[in-house]
Formats: sequence, structure tokens, C-alpha cells
Amino acid sequence: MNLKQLSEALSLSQTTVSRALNGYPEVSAETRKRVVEMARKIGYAPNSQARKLATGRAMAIGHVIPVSQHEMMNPVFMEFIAGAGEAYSRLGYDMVLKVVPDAQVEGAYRELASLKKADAVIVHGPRIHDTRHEILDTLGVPFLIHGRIPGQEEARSWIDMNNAHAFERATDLLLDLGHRRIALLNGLEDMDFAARRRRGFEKALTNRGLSTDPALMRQADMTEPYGAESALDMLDGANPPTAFLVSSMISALGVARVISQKGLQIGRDVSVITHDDALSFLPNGGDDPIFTCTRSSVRYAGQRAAELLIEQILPNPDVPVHEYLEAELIIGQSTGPCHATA
Amino acid sequence: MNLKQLSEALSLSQTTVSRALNGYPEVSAETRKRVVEMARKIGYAPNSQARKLATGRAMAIGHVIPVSQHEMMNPVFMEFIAGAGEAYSRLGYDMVLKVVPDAQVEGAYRELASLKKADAVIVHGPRIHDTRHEILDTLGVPFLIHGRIPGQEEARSWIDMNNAHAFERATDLLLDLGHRRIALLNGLEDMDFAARRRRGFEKALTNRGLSTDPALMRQADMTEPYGAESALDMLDGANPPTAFLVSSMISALGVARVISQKGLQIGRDVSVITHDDALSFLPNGGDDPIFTCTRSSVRYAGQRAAELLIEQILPNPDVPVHEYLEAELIIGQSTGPCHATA
DNA sequence: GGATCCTCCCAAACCGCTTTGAATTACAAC
DNA sequence: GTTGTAATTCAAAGCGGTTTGGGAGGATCC
Repeated sequence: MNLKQLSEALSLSQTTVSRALNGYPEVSAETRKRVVEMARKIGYAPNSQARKLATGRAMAIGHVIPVSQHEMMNPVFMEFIAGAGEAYSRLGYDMVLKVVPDAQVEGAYRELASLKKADAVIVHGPRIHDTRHEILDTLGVPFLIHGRIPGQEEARSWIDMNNAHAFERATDLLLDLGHRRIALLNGLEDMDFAARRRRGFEKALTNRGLSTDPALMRQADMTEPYGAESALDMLDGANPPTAFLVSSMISALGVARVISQKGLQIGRDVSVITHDDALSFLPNGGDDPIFTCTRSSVRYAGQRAAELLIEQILPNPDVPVHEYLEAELIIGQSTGPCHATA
Repeated sequence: MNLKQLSEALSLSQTTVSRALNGYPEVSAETRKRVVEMARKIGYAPNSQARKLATGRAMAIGHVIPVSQHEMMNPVFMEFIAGAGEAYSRLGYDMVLKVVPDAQVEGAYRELASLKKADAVIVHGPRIHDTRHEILDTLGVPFLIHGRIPGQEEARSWIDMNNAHAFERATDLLLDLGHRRIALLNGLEDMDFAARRRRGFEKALTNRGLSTDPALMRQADMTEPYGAESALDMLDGANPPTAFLVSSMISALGVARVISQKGLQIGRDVSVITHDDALSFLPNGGDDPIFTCTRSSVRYAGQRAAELLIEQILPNPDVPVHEYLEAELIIGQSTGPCHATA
């Protein structure tokens, strides 16, 4: 069922039918009504490939999700994508998604762009030595970064939360509670967000004249066992931490598991603050959340990213847009004053 | 840079250039070489919309991910998609993904199909009263179900794990260990997989002449707090369970958290078996996994689903294919003999 | 009455690729 | 020298829409 058949059924030209369906003004109300009704009756739906070819727009946004070396799929991506997907369906766009190993990420962006499979792309998980912005520039594809690429803060469009500030505040909170040995369980620090969180952590310490202890700082893919193993090592170590600052709820669950297993009570014997991306399957809410946390919804970030990309960047690709999301610092049950006999 | 320009630069017809690039035999080796080199030199990439229009194939598979009433994004979907995505890039297909509220799932499939945005689709999360197969049939779109739609086992293509058998075996294991009060924390039982798991659980009990206790059976979206709250309620109840059978690692973590908090030891005081989808951010591996589990990798399921859909179903949509994945029953640290003074 | 302006509709070009059907050339066979 | 065959190459016709540039008919204005 194509336009031609529909127009023949109506004894109208394809032009008129097309215009009627797409809301152009140079069609009488009566004709439009007739067209719309007939289209519905015989179940006409425009072929999207043909439309894309004719208009030159793909009406799709590309996402490339990297799978890390260790085959880890970060659930944060999924939640971001859920937010973006909601916005896409509202705005009439499609999402074309590629899930590829780290090493093929650039190639995937190149493909989406040069084959015109997407009008624009979202850059996920920027690294401190990222080069994707250059590739996308030469390809002429508008894009928005979820996070920031160092050195590209002004020139590029991005949406990001204030990682450094959030972790500085979290660290301050622990320091205010009297903690001095604070462990940082971070994500991989070649990722920009993790590097920023570390800087925030370090800044809070140095602001009070404290030094950082490399034995208490780790980075890895943020799995549950990563949290558990790190906590076990550190708590069994010579000079154990009294508090943990963790980059992900998932790893924080591992930390909590180990603390309980050792017969310690979280929030009393050991404090934990985690970053909470507000993942839907790990709600940490209510009046008195399980974990004290810095919270920023990635799902909302995804939604805003899609909106910004479609509404601001596509119509005007040369004006960079920036959006800051402040993380909330929310007090829960997992923090309390330090009781260590310093 | 399009075909026409490329062919002019080579003083060849578009036909020949197209054939040379697409590997057709009726082009001399020398000409092909010349074409390929020039294409690379001037950076020609075929416009995929045009190609799709001309060939009539979208070279894309559609996925529609439902977001449940409670706004929950099931991470299982993401992992499935990671597996499928790997296969798609290998096979030259794209994935077009829609994330929509439960109520709009049908419409999303309809759109993908009637607008020819995808050559085939994957049906996620079948329910016991699902109707998507009918819609897709009338639209004439090949599809593969991840799971099964009751009554459609023979006629449709699907890939599924043996949910009933896995949960029956898990229950048997607990019964063998002497447990008699076993709680089932299931997913929502209007989902086919959850209904099957429940049947497996009940079958194991009735096989030994035991009856089920409604107070020990719950169903919900499988979040961490769901596990925690259910465990807390039940353990504080009049006649607490000595073992838990949980449909998801995420909820199992919640169960484990509560058990530890109550000063009980998991595996000794209370046993837990969980289904383990082998989510990459929740590894439960090693010689002696944290959780005793029934394990079946959804990522592998995603990969196989994509392969089956592209290699078997697309060329021959009328021959249904079925693939069974058996779950392994893996003994970990979370199960042990029942010590309850019955 | 004629020029001007809308309103509404249409034929045809175009988007960039694939594919059909045919033409050209070269060479061997008869 | 004609014919048959294989190897190359090409012009043109789609694929199914959108968009350009008119054109017909009626109303408005001098």
C-alpha cells in the first residue's frame, strides 16, 4: 500500500495526498479529511526509508554503547537510554543502538554518520583522552556528550552532573563526621566522570590539610564483587578505613555485604556514601534511604539529552549547549560519626 | 559524495560501480580494483536510506522494551540487547530500539513494522495473555519471542530457558536439604517466565506431598528493596521460612542484606537460591559463588536470538524455530541444611 | 472587462541506490 | 566471413516518498 495507490483510490495526485497527510496548508479542509479517512481505511503508512531518502533526514539518533574490556555492560547506559527513549517517542525520533567492544566505538560512530543512519549521535562515557569529537566533526555530525571531554568543555555540547562537587561534598560530610581514613572505590579513572570524582575527593582532603592514601583508592568496573572484595581487603588491612565513598550503588551493595558479614554495622561501625544514579531497579529512596548518597538521575539526564539534541542542537549545530545537573546529597542510614580510636 | 559523482570520477556507469562495490561477478578484476581504490580515496559511503529503499530491506531488527508500570527498567533487557547487539554488528544489521510504557508496546511494534523500519522484531517479555503475535502476524513481520507465549509454543519461533524445570530442581535441592518452609520471591506472574517458575516450584512441593503457603509467595518487579522488604516481613512473621527461592540476583541481594542485618548467616541459618541471569555487573562466579543459583546467560540468549532471527527466520519465515536453553544449577555459599526445629 | 490575487491541485523532477535488459567488444568456432 | 559465446559495461527503470514550479478557476479590485 503506497502513496500512488492511495492517490489513485482518491483520484488525486500524489502531491496533494502527501501534502494533506503532512499538514501543509495548500489543501482544502474537505480534501484533507477525505484523504486522512481513506488512508486510515485502507491502512496506508508511508514507507520510512523513502521518506528519509526524500527529506534527507533519518529521523533517528545514534547511540553507541561500549562494552568494557571485562565484558561489563554498565546498567547506567540502559537507564540513560530509557530516559532518552521516552523523549524520542514523544518527539517522533527513532533510536539506533550499537553495542560494540571498546575498540570498535569509533568505527561505529563513523558508520552511523557516514552512512547517514542517524542525524545526530550521543557520545556516551567520554574518556579523558577521547577523540570521538574530532571524528564526528570531520564527519559533520551533530552530537551531544553525556559527560565532558577534557579541553572541549566550551566548544562542544554536553549534559553532565557536577561530579567533582558532589564527591567533594560527600567527602566533606564524612570528614565532618570525624572520619579520617576514607576509602574511595571509584570507576575506571580514564573515564572523565571518575577522574572528576577523584579530584573532588582529593580536593576535600587537601582543603583540610589531609593527604590521600593510595592504599585506600581503587578504580575498576563497578560490579558488586568489586565493592565486596575491596572492602574486605581494606577492612582486613593494617590500617583500615572507617568510611567508604563509592562510585556506584552496585558496588556499594558489595561493600555493605562485606561489612555485615564481618559483624559490623553499617552507619555505626563503618560509614558508606555512594553515588546513586537512581537506577530503577535499585531504588534508594524514602525518608531515610538505606544509603547516604549523592544522587542524580541518569534517566532524567537521558531525557534531557534527547530533548536538547533534537530541539537545540539539530536546528543550530554550531551553538554549543551545556546543561549542568547538580547532584543532591541525601543523608541516609549508612553514615554516622567516626568511633575509631584514632 | 554519492554514487553518481564517484562513477563520473571513474568514467564508469553507476551500474558498474555499484556492482564492483557490492561484489557482483560481472565486473573485471581490474575495474573492481580501480573502483574500490577510488571509493576509498574520495571517501565514498553509500547512503543507507537509498540502499534500503532500493533493496526493500531495512537491514535492521526492531526491539521494543517495555517500562513497567512502576517505571522499572529491567536490566535483563539491557544484557539481552548487549548480546544481540554483538551479533548484529557481526551480521551487518542495525538495532532500532524503542523504550515505551507498557501500554504503548503494541503501537510501537505496529510502527516498526508498518513503516518498514525493521525487517523483523524481537518480542520481549511475553505475558501469559499476550497478543503481540497476532498483531505482528497481520502486519506480516517475522519475529522471534524471547520466552514463550502460552498456546503459541509450536507455531511461533522462540528462544527460552527451561524456567519450570530450573525452579523445580532448585526447590528439590532445598527440600533435599531438609527445608520445608520455602519462600518464593517471584517476578510479576502475568509474565510467562514467572508463571512457569512458579509452576516448577509448586510441582516440586506437590511431588513430595507438600502444600504451598500463600504467605510465602510474592510477586513484584524485581528490585533490591523488594527482596529486602519481603525477607524482613517473612522472617519477622509468625512462621518464618528457612529458605528463599528468588527470581533475580538483584532481589536476592536485598534478601541477603536483611539476613545479615538480622545477625543471621546466609547458608547456615537461612538458605537462598536465586536465578542468576549472568548479568555482567553482578557476577556470581568462581569455584564457590556467593549465591547458589540456577544460571542461564541472557546475554547468550540475546546473541542466539539475533542469529536465529537473521539466519533462520528471515530467509524462511514460515518455519518456526525453537531453542531451549537449560539453566545450570550451581551450588554456592548460600545454601545449607535446614536447622529449624520443626 | 481586465488585471491581480488567492485557493487548491497537479505533473514532473528529485533523493541515491539497485537491478533489469540490452549493447558492445573480443575471441573462438565453423 | 559469419556466427556463437563469454566477458564487460551501460542506459534506464524502478524503489516510494517530498518538493518545485506552475496552472486552472474563482473572487476581488479598479
